[in-house]
Amino acid sequence: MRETDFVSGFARGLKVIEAFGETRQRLSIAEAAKLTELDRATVRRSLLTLAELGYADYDGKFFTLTPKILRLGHAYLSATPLPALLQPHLDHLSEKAGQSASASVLDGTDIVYIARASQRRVMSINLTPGSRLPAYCASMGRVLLAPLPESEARAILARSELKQNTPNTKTDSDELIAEFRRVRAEGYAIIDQELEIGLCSIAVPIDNDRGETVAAINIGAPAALVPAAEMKERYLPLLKETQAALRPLLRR
Amino acid sequence: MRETDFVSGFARGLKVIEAFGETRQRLSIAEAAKLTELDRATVRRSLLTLAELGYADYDGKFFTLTPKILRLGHAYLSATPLPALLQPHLDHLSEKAGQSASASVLDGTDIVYIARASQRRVMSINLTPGSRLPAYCASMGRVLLAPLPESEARAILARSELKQNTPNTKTDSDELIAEFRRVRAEGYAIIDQELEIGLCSIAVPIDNDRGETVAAINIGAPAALVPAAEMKERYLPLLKETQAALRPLLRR
DNA sequence: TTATTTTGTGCGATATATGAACAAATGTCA
DNA sequence: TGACATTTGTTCATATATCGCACAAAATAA
Repeated sequence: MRETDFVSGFARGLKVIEAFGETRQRLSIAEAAKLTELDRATVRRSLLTLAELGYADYDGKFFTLTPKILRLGHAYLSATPLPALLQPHLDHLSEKAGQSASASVLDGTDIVYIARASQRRVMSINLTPGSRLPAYCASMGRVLLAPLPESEARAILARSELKQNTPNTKTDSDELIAEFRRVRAEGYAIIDQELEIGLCSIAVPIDNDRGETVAAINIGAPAALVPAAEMKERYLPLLKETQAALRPLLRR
Repeated sequence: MRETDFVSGFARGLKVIEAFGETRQRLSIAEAAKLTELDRATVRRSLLTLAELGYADYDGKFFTLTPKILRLGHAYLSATPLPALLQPHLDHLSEKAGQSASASVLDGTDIVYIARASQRRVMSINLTPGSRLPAYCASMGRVLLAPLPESEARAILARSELKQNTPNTKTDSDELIAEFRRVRAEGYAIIDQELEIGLCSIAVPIDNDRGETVAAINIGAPAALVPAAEMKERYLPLLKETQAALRPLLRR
């Protein structure tokens, strides 16, 4: 791609949108400039553009995103057949298991939820389509990283912030790579409170007919009710069933 | 705002993202140009920028959005306290009612789902945060339109495509305005299969402490199980309970 | 008050959009 | 099949718009 095939004003604007998040619902021009490391004048123009288009509100001091911004992500969710395809199967799975079921894909070092069927809340985190978790310590993340060539998996781990979320969290690259090998061989991943104390989950890959892993699905359960040791016998058959039901639908 | 406070390259890029959707997961440059009514050269630059940043894939012919695009909508969902605040209450509500419960806000002529707790699927449509429905024929839509000044409500209806989705759908502006008046007076809206045959729903507004309606919550149920006439006695008390529980939390 | 931070603006340097021209691919019809 | 017409993608020159700096004004803090 040539230099001039890149619209930097657009790229800068997207960076400004991403500056909003978590504890940053209201951003002043200066704050947004600091977060994005862009010039204040540039950030100001981007924010005013967002406001002019109705993607943001401006009270003269702070900018906040409006729900219109959801149109952008929704363009993906409705444009990609995967979420709509998975949803009914997740509903069914979730009901049979009596636990939350989710589907996600890989984006860099994170997994991104693309569909979810929740039974009551077990996690402290509020997960919705678009939510992100670090791949290295999530059951679906391990399933999505497992099929990658080792060099690529290592590169992703190297870019990941391998944080010790709980005493159980595996943070050693070699250990994780070995775990990926096991996941590849056995076809599932189990997480025992590595992300959050009290939460276990089990995931399997969803492959298309070429055998490429395109997504992962999982079931999460409170460790208090379902010890990690029981996750496999309780939920793996259900997950395999869903996996098998989805296979013929993924012709691509 | 001055002319030069507007970054048109950014605005054009956002328009290109929105061109993706529904049956448009794969767009060629020419298709995207037609949909956005922008110059082919301009669209090409925007799409290549998206690809360069990892928001889109390019196979040399077609562009498709990647899950990274969800970061943009997620910036809103995680930045705005409302979805996270509502979610546990929706879970509770959904469980008590044994039906799906949702929350939405208004964006132009549409309602946008910002949180949802689903029991088994009753609708043919797959609703997730970010999903949109026309406001005029949705229970939450009526609740969100009701508090607006009549002139504003009429303006929105005028911009809406008042489609006869089912034989029950109200499409007459005057009739809808009269219904808004009733909703304002009685504090709830009921939809009896106006969006889709077989689906009833009931909604109430969520106000902040200044009395401004900031969102709506609803319960949807299959008409076969719960006739519209029973929606009120069955679910209105539960909705009012949730509404009351939320009131002190919306200090803003 | 002064000091500090934040926001708004003018301007030259630089980057982008435009529309036409061309090349390549695709489709159409005899 | 081959010749022609269309559509699509790409490139280029130039008119135009944006960027980022420097400074001024305003707001905020000390």
